Amino acid sequence: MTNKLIDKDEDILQASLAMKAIAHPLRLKVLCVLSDGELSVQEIVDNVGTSQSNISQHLAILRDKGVLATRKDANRVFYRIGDPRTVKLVGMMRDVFCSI
Amino acid sequence: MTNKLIDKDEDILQASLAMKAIAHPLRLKVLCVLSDGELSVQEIVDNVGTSQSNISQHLAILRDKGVLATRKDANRVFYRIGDPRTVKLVGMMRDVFCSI
DNA sequence: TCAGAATATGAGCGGTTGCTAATTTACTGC
DNA sequence: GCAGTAAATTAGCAACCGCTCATATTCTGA
Repeated sequence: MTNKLIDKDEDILQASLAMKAIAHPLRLKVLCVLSDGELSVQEIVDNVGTSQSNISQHLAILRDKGVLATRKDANRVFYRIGDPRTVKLVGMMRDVFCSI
Repeated sequence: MTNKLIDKDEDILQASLAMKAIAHPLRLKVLCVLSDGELSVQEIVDNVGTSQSNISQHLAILRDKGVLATRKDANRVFYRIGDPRTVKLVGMMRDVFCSI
């Protein structure tokens, strides 16, 4: 009568892939600055603090994995957190790992 | 009056490092099989299903990061989850990402 | 249609990760 | 001590990551 936290290998893989996507300082910071609401790429660059190219590549990773969703307005692209589970998870990360 | 999920860069780095440690299918599975209680290396190998060497290396990663603790008995080494926050986090992963 | 702004993409590279295979260390019982 | 078991370590290598720099794409306003 084992009672493992996660039983199915498939679920374990799914969970580890999801964690991997956000287990990077810049990507996690992107999620944090987006927790207020959507921002344009340039605003994310300003908030997070690295090159536009670098941010764009990290955004692509998060977008391709379904973590972020986008909206286009004129010649800007706005990103937002697209998966409510991610918001929940980052919140839990804060509760578990952050001082306050 | 921004209200980011995590504010301090230091906390973001800390959280991303913690996630990175467990964001690997084999390491996450190790944590899952250890959620019942401690197991010897050989028992972990049998449960997780890869080579002894491979498991040993993953155990070293988790041990060095303080996720796992060890106890020696005769010529065996028993591993257990050493950080209660990790149990909590894996439980949350299950709630967020697993079907049941 | 043209200059310019915003974003995305691609090449290239140094560093890291994850595995296997072989060896080494540590401990046991006889 | 010696044979045997359990675990850790090492080397080596293919694959992947994360960054920078340069370029391409997409859209805008005049």
